[in-house]
Formats: sequence, C-alpha cells, structure tokens
Amino acid sequence: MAQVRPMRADARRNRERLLAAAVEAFAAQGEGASLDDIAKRAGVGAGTLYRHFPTRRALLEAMYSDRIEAIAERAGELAERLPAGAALVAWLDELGLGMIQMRGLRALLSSSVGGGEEAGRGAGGASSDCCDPLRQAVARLVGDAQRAGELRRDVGAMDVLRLVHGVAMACGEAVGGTSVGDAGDAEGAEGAERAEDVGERLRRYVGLLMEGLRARG
Amino acid sequence: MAQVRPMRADARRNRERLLAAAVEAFAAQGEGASLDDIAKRAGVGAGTLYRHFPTRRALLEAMYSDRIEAIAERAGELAERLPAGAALVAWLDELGLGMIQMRGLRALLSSSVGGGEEAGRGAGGASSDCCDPLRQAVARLVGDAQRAGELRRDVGAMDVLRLVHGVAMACGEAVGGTSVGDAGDAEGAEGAERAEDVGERLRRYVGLLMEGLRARG
DNA sequence: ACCTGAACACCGTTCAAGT
DNA sequence: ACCTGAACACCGTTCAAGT
Repeated sequence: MAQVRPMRADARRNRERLLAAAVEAFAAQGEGASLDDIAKRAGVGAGTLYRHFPTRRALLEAMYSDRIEAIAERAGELAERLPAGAALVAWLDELGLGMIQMRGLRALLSSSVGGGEEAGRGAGGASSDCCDPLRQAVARLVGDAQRAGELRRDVGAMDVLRLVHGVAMACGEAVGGTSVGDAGDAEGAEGAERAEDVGERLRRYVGLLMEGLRARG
Repeated sequence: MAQVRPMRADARRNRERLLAAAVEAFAAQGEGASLDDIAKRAGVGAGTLYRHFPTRRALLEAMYSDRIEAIAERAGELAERLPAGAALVAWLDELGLGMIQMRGLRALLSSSVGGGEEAGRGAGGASSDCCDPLRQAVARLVGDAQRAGELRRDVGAMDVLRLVHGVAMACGEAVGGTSVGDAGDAEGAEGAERAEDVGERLRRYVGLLMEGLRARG
C-alpha cells in the first residue's frame, strides 16, 4: 500500500509542488483547468505531471483524499454526539458543503456514484475508489437512522448519497476564492453567488429531502 | 422574431443537415461531441457550422427547443386531467425522463437554472433563454399545487426545478441508443445502465422528493 | 449572402534524450 | 529513477478566397 521505496527527494518535492499548483488552478479556473498550465505553475515539465498523476482523476483524488477522509471521519463523531437522524442530516450538510467548496470533488463523486459523465472512471480495476470512505460513512449513518426508526427502510445508502450529490450539484456555483483578473466577460463572476447563500440553500434542500426520507410514524 | 428574410435554400438545407448530424453525434458520443465531426457528418465546412450556431449552446438549444416546448405544453394537459399535486408529480417525471434521454438538455438546464458550469451561458443578454417555457410550466403547476394545499408554500418554482434537475443528474447515465462500435474499453458501456432501470430510479427519487415537498396536513 | 477549407491557437499525451 | 521539453494529434475558431 505505502511506497515500497521512499521517493527520491526531487520527486517528492515535485509532487508537492504539483498538488499545490493544482489546488490553486482548480480554485481559480474551475474543473478542467489546463494540466499544462498546472505543470508550468509548478515549474516542472509536462511529463512529470503525467508520471505522478496519469489521469486528471488521479490528480483530483490526490488533491482531495485528505479532505474526503476528514469528512468520512466526521461521521463517527456526529454519530456519537447526536441522535441517529440528526447525525445523518448534519453529516449530509457537511458533505454537501464540501462538494460545493471543492468543485473537483463533485466530479469525483459523480463518476464514483454513477451520476454523470465528467471525470471518467480510471481504466482498470474500477472497484477501488477514493470515495469508498464516504460510502462507508453514509452506510453507517443510514443504518443507524433506520434502526432508530428515523429513516424509511426502503431507501439504501447509495440512494441517499446519490440524492445529496444531485442536490449539491443543483445548488449552484459558489463564487471561488482567488478569482484571477480574467480578461473575459465583464461584470465579474456572472451567475455565481455568495458562498453563504449557496450554503444556506444547500441546507434547505437537504432538509426538504430528509423530510421525504423520514420514516412516517 | 421570425427571420426577416427567408433563408437561402442551400442555407436552410445545411442548417437541417447540421441539426440532424448533431442529434446523431450527441446521441452516440454524448455531450462534447466534436463540433468538427458534426460538420463533417453533415458534409459542410466548419465555418458553416459556426455561421448557423455560434456557440455549442446555440446548437443544443436549436436541437432541443422543439422537445422542450412539447414538455412545457404537457403541463397544461396534465393540469386539466389531474389534481394539482398529481399533475406536478407526473410532469416532473416527464421532465426528468427528458433530461435523462437528452444528455444535452441536462447541460442546458444546468446553466439555465444556475446549477453547474457546463455549457456556459451565452454572452450578451443572459436573460432570454430556451428554458423559459419550462420555467413557466413549473411555475404554473407549483402555484396550482400550493393553492390546492398539496404543496408546501415555502418553496418556490425554481427550487422545485433545481431539485428535480439535481435528482435527474444524480440518477445515472442511461445507455445511449446507437452506440457506435467504439474501439475503446471492452465490456461495452461500463457503468451505464438499462434505460428502464434509470427511468424507474428517477420516478422513485421524484416520489421521495415530493414526499418532502408535500404540505403536511 | 453564403460556403469552403486552410490556418492558427490551444490542450492533452507521449517519448527520446538527458542527469 | 526521475526529469525535461520538443513533437504529435486533436479540437475549436477565424477568415480570406470563392460562388
């Protein structure tokens, strides 16, 4: 699992630089930022990027895997502190906010959850997946809520994940952090909204959704 | 609104050919089919495509405007034949199925509804929009259902549109009609599912969603 | 008035040559 | 073992030349 032999010092440094540049680029230009551009920002050759991250998806996974695991771990904390139904709602809010903040994560989950066609699945063993921790987390919370009689028993964990994913995608685009002074359209980020507004909308939508998923007494 | 002067015969013919080729290409290759390819299929020069459809979005709008209007008109029929709540559900099912069948329509609605970043809004007067008929249709059905006491009054028509759009996006990719024998991955359309399965899932999800949106008596 | 297709810019991806 | 960067293929877009 871990590297058999530690990476050469320059390789490790390049890897870090690439990841940092990628975070910047995706934040500023959204998904589909130019890979060539990322390599240049990082000050490495294009080939080096491909050596470390053979696909765009691999790069996204590396960027977000820490954050994904952190979100997955929150499930355990919430499950301890809150009743099962509330824990599920709270966790889904956090997941949705994560997807709104990290544009790339949406594409990842998209292909991981069977949602869309962006960020094509890697060729090969399609099964192992960076979103596995999320799947496990939602399975646990959904199971708890069902056993507690707070959630319909005719929906599965994947249904819940898919629905929240869809809702988050439908919530709109929050205006990104460091938007570079693009020479493009005037009027600034047309159509984008204040991050808080989008976040609030997400919570409303997750609430409505949960209303439908709640077990009827 | 209508053409001031009728198009020259060859122009009209090319336009038809381009639309037919586009329908084929989008069905076979999904969104983001090559525009150059579409021009070649249609047997016209690349410049001709741009003359008729300056942006990818313009092409998609022209392709789907008939279908969009047909769906919008269904709202009136359903409103006459069914109680307000049932009419809304039935119409949302049809809209969702439309979005699943027409991959391009999802991207259109995405940008139209403030959902995603695909299919960038056309520069210029962003207000007029091919999805206006859908907006009007949903506004009518939502209003009816609210007046009939069958729908919460704290949600707006756009909320409903966004939610159903999100749910449809989350439903997964139906396997397309005429999938050309691509030399790509083995195993056929990996991850795509039988159209009926996706359609059934959509109906389930719309049902769950409506459960949350229903007015509590 | 409209069409053609060569030309240009840009991006992803590969690979021979370097250290 | 890893990096570089030129080279290639592909796609969107424009525009001078044609009819």
